[in-house]
Amino acid sequence: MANLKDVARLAEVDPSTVSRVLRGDPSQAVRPETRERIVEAARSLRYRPNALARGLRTRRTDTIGLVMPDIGNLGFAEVTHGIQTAAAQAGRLVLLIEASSLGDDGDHTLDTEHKYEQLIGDGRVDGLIVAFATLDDRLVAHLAERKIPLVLVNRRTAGVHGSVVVDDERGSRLAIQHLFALGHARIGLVGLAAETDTARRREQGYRTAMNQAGIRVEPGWTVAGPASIAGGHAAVEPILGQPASVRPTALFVASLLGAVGVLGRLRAAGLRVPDDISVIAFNDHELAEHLDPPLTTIRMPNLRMGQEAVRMLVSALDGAPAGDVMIDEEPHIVVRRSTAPPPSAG
Amino acid sequence: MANLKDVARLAEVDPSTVSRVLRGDPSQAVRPETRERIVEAARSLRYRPNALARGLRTRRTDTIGLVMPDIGNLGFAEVTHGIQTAAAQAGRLVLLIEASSLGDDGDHTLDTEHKYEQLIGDGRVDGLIVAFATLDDRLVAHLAERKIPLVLVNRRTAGVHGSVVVDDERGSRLAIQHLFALGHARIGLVGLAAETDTARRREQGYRTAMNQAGIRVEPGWTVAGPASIAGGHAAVEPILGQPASVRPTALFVASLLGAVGVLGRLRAAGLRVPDDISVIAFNDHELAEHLDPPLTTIRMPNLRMGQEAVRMLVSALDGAPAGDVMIDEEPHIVVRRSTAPPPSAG
DNA sequence: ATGAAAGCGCTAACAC
DNA sequence: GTGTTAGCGCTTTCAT
Repeated sequence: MANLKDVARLAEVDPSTVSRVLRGDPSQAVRPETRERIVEAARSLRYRPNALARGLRTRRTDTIGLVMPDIGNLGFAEVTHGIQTAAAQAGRLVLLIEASSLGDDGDHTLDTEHKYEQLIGDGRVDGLIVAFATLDDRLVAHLAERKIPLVLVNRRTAGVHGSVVVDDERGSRLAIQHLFALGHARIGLVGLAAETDTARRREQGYRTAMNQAGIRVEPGWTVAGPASIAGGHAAVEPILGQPASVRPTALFVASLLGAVGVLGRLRAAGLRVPDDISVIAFNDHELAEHLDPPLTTIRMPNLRMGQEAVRMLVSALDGAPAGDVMIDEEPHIVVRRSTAPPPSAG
Repeated sequence: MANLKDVARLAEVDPSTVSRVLRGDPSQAVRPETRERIVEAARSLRYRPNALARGLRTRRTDTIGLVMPDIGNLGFAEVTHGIQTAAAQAGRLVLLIEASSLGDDGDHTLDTEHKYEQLIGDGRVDGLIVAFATLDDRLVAHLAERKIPLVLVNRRTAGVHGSVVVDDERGSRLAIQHLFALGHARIGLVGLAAETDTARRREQGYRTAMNQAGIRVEPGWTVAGPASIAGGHAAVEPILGQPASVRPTALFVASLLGAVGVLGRLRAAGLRVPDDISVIAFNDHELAEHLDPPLTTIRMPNLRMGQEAVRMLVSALDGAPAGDVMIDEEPHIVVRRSTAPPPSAG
């Protein structure tokens, strides 16, 4: 691999001149003829600046750390893709950090907080994008205190600035309003079990919509579980125990994967969706079309959320003050076949 | 951030001694007392070696580049997860390179091959794991020529050593044998459109099983399409045109996502699965359970494939000759509800 | 308009 | 058993 010195020798100039030319350094002018000789030499040697040496010198790696609980989770695909493309566009590379892999590396002398500090302390990344409710609030706060450039995606944490969320509350209201329009009044919520701001905002949207319609939310109507198939499966259980006359006629599930589990559990209980009970999910995916039955969903601007996270982190690295952004692109309902008028209305 | 010099000063020793102690350098013995002073100093300063400086010096980054067409694709989740966990265990970080992001970064002066060389030429990664049929064969061969440490996942390429695959042929045979056991004889194949070794091996398993059963594969029985919902949807089209008396009574789809598309298209055509036609897919996922109908699949050891890829790359970096491995863990059939005896047998 | 020189933080060969 | 030294490849003052 050719280095700067090789190029300089071939072009018969000083390495520093090569550096200036190749970086397009604006401060110093360079004779066109010299420039051309340098560019040609670099090309013929297939020269590529060594990222490590450059990073060591400039203290920038042009690399973003992406912390996620689980790549491969349906719900994250779109956001990840947005982050990836925006990072590429901004000339940044993405270092993948599956959060779970931090937990069990056998190094018990270091606590979890310390591990995240390592990531950035090693100097491999310029900043972190922390997606979804991976870290608990105290940990996030800790990172923020240490001035680690940080953008939270799909969540907020008290006292930490630099976050991107979608309008969860609005998305939830949209779901409930769809159910109202179909004639439902006893609407249940399968919420997110996590103690996060996002979980609260989705629940809040549900409660606001119900209140505005003058409907009192009965305690038995709301349950919660992890955003996974198994989570939805288990969470909906208490609702099945209730007599059909008081039990919700429709369920709003705060996660797509959770809704898949809910659908499965309802089917196992012999309930037909949507004839006996309607189901609508927060977040959309192409596969929702192919579930049994095809699932009505709320489509959120998740791609934009991912892109915006990168934009924010990059500008934070350039010294801009970190903001808290809500992507205000309108959520859309995708009506499929899991929602219908309540049985009593038939 | 404390550096080596800071630690040395505090421990009142030379930086090189600190380096030796902290790396656990076996060549040189160190007095226990000194060692303790150093370790204590490092701990109290929260010292972390700078990865860039170390990498510049040692010419190793302990980072693996993961090249994929599309994170977030269901079919890749398990493999990605295997790679991620194995990498973490081996003390390696993973740099994510979505293959598509290389295509459109506006830098048209460089051809695609050149871009991959850059990745490694920059010195950011020690080697590459290239997963799925992203790059065409010439490009892969080109990378291999340049001696870039490389492991191919889920594909092979003539002349390139260093690959991990599962036993696609065996998996395919298992699928066909399941259909035989149900009484099917006219079995169709919805293959992979890609010109890859993997596509051929899956088809080969199908043909071998058919031959062994003494069944001649009619030309109209085999179609192919991309491994996506839309791909499966479109690919199955020609089969729908055939009269029920000659058309396959069962379809083996060589990808999970493709099978979802096939299921959708069959339903749209008014065909009931499995009553009118059976469908079985290569590769499994939790969600297959929740499709309409629940999809019978062949479960391959994809997690192992991902882990093995890391193991191979790491040992290749240590100078071991690159091998071509087939994970020989037995594939399993997951019988759900998309397969049943053929209509004529009823 | 270009060159000289120092140094980012670390490791490794060698000296004592 | 520990210190000295050189240098990985680059950027960035400061000279000229």
